Amino acid sequence: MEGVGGGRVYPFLVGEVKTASRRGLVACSAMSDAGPQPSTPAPGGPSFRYNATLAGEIEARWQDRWDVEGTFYTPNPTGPLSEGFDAVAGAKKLFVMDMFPYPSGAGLHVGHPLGFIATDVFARFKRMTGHNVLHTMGFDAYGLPAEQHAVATGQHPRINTENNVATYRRQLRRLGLGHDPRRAVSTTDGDFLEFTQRIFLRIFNAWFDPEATNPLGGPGAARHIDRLIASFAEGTRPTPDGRPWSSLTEREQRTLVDSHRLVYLAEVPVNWCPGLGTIVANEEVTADGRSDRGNFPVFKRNMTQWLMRITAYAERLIDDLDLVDWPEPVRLMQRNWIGRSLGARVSFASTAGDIDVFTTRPDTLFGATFMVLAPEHGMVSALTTDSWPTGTDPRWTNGHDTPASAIGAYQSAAASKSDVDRQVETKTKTGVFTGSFAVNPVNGRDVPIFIADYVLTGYGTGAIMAVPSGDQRDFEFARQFGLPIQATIRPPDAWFAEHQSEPSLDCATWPMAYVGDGPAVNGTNDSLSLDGRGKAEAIAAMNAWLEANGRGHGSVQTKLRDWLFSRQRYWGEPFPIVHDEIGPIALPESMLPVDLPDTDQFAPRSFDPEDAQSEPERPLDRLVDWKNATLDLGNGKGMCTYLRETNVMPQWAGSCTYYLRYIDPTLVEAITTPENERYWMGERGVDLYVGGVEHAVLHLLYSRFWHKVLFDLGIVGTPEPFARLFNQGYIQAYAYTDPRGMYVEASEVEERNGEFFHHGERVNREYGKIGKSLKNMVSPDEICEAYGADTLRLHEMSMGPLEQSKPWDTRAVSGAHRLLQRIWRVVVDEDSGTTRVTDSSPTNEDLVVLHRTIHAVTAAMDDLRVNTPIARITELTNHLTSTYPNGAPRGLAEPLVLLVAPYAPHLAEELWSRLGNRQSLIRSPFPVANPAYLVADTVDVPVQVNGKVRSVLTVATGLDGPSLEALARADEKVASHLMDKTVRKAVVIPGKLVNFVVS
RNA sequence: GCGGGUGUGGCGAAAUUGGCAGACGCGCCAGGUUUAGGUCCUGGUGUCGAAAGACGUGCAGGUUCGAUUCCUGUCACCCGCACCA
Repeated sequence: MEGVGGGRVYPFLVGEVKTASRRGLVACSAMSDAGPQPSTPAPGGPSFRYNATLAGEIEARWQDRWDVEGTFYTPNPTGPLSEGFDAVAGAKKLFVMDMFPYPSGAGLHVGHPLGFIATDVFARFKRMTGHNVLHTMGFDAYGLPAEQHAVATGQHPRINTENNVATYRRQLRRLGLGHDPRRAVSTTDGDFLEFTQRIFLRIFNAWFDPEATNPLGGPGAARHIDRLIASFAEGTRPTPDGRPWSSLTEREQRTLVDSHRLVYLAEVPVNWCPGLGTIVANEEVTADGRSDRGNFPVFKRNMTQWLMRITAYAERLIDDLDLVDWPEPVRLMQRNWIGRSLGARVSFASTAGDIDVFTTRPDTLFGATFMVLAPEHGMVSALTTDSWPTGTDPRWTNGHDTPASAIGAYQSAAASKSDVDRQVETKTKTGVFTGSFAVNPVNGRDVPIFIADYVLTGYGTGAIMAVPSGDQRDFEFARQFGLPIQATIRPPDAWFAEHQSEPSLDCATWPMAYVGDGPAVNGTNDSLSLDGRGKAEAIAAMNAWLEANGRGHGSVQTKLRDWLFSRQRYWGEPFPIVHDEIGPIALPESMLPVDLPDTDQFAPRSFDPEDAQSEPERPLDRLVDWKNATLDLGNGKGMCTYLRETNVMPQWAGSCTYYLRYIDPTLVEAITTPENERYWMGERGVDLYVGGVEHAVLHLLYSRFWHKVLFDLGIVGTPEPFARLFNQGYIQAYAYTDPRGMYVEASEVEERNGEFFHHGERVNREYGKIGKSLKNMVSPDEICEAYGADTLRLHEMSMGPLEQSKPWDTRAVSGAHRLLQRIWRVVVDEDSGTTRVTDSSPTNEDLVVLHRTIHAVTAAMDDLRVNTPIARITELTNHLTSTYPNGAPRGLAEPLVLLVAPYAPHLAEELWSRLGNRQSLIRSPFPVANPAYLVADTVDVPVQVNGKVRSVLTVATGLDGPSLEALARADEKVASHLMDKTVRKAVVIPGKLVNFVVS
């Protein structure tokens, strides 16, 4: 596709470059500097034409009025925001949300508001159809860019953030979005911080009890940690070593309890970058294992981090996807991310103890001829022998004299490799022998134990049983290292034929591993025989055997890992946690919020870039007075000295439950007011959540997880936070690179004969996201300046289906502007400025057009098909302006104004007021289509001969088939095509079509 | 490699879901208004063809009276994940 070639391109126009001295040149490079030209009329033009100046004046006036009158204040059932609720108590509630933005320093570009405008159009339509609509906008204002800006400039991130938020608020207000400003929260607000920390504490003070029944009736639920402690104290739950709870030391008790919490400390593999002093994400690590920023080495190593036990909810996070109305691709992505697979755990005995593996194919255990551990696996050092066993294959040693040296070298090589590098698919597998063997439990054979980086520490147990005949990676590894390959399944002859080889059970002749189904072979020991059985049956039999012999059991494995929740940064929510000499202690909620302490040193401490063993020092570590806190935690110990937790929360924390904050933005000392929460969340949660698909997994999974914990704890009443999700597409734009590959300012590029030039230099055109980095930024401000916010809104909605990505083209905006000009002229005489609607009655034809438009607009709204209604409104407008060039009947003008109101609210308010209405039209009833006008008297029926349209008949609606066929045969054009031919079949669908099949 | 998505005029797109392909808009062309350019208004505009007509929804097949729509294969592009056992 991408057939945008050869054409004209935003933001330049094709054609010769005219002199810049003339005014209003659009087709010239002058617009590059000035942006789109305002549609200001030349002196002498109509004084009351709808143009940028008039639109700007109207928009500012109505925005002020909406603010003053609190037009978009949405009442709660109870509490401080409940004024006016009685008036809407009978209405249906509707909670419409956008994914709130991170306020970046660059401000909004025209792509950002696409979803915001769509939800606003939807919300306004719903208000006009009698709903009590909650719609507002918040800011996800903690985050790395603000911190990096602070590091670079020395300016506190709060200042930078507040400036950015102010810019966003101004830009969003200019768009006329109908948000309740009282609810427009920022995650960095003191109250919001307290809210986030309070939820954290509830999660911290909870554990997942697999025995409990959750509110949906299923197994497993979060419970307050006190109930765990009580069950230990009562003896209903045994301690790990069986001693009574009361005889455990405080340290033992706390360690035991902490190990059950939903938030816990653990050693996890991370990308440690000493040069930056922080842990970096995979995507921040370059292919050669260095940091994106600064180009420092990055080391993979284990480090103690805070984790959230999201894996406890894996089953429910998959199952409850059935409860939500979400795009299927997103649900699929979540299922794949969680990655539930059925299989078995199997224990292999070794000199260092049992090695547990997870396998999805326990039926192939007889073919497990070696084992592979991830290089980081905890048992590697215990398995590494002092010397190579006699007769060790030289390929297994990597040329080292001792296993220790070979293993050490391999481990450090793997650690210095980035994940990206490690995951590059290569033909040659690498690995090294540990010197140890394990026992295959099912046949008693000794199998050598290797380490190799194709086994990942993060999935399963970090160790695998290798079945080279049934797994391609194991197969390649076995070939590489000369390991035995034994068939466990007889592949069908067709498989051999497909790979040009002879059927055989001797795997030496196999071209590759066989991963399909088939009868088991070589699968017999003293107490088990799988031979001849199919996959499912063999798995069941093997799982039963493992269980009976204490060597394993059937098991479910997920790819999902627990959520790494700590960041070694400054600009984030501090943990409401302190530490004593034993471990972490939660602060009581009465001590919230724990404010972020002030400092002017925002960067974490950096280290010698090569010092892999250095430990991170966080910005908050430096604030010694803050870190050392003497507090009375109310636990009976009185004033004690503690160390505050100095990690901060990840940016996701603030976005997990912000919808609850929208509901009760002023609430303190509680998470929700139950009556408000039940009202707005209803049975199924937020009614509509609109945002980009880039959040399909992480944000939406974390948010669902927190919500489910709160659900189990009785704080919220719905199992899922978001009933309906809609992914809007991206608006993209062209970008240009010079011969060195550097981006050049897109607004300075000219097109000549299909080629592109920047200051005379030939440049290359690319297509991508709008933004500073591609130097193709277009801000909504400049479009508002040139045309007005209503035009921008209308244009963005008309660009195409909301869910589709599409390119920005500033020139195309004028179409929306012209439509608004025509709508304006329907009501207002642009010379005199007077209202010019008439009291004459609309004709029947007028009403047919009107009511079809109403029907089309109404029918499209619920599905957020926001683009096609504009085409129908355009048709109605064009009908009115051509039929009534001097003013349309009021009975047509008024509904037209109401129809366009969700899209162009300022213009609609202005016209509505000029039509004599005192009240804002925000809650005026949306026009309702009269079915009588939707059915026409006559209908056009195409007549085909052999599937080709030869004529179109206009016939009475409801004309029966035989009459229709007779009319069609009688039609001159049709008859000429039927001449000399035999009609073999006539397909007649009354009201639709006639098709004659002839030969 | 796996998973998901998208391919329709010069461009953004529409097609009531199997029934007139290209609504509506941008751009372009012509005309009008205007001192002039722009704005604004009117008309035209899928391709080939003088016309009749033929062709046309990435490509190749199939099902059907009839396919942008359903099926099979294939190509291109985009997004996500990736040695996941």
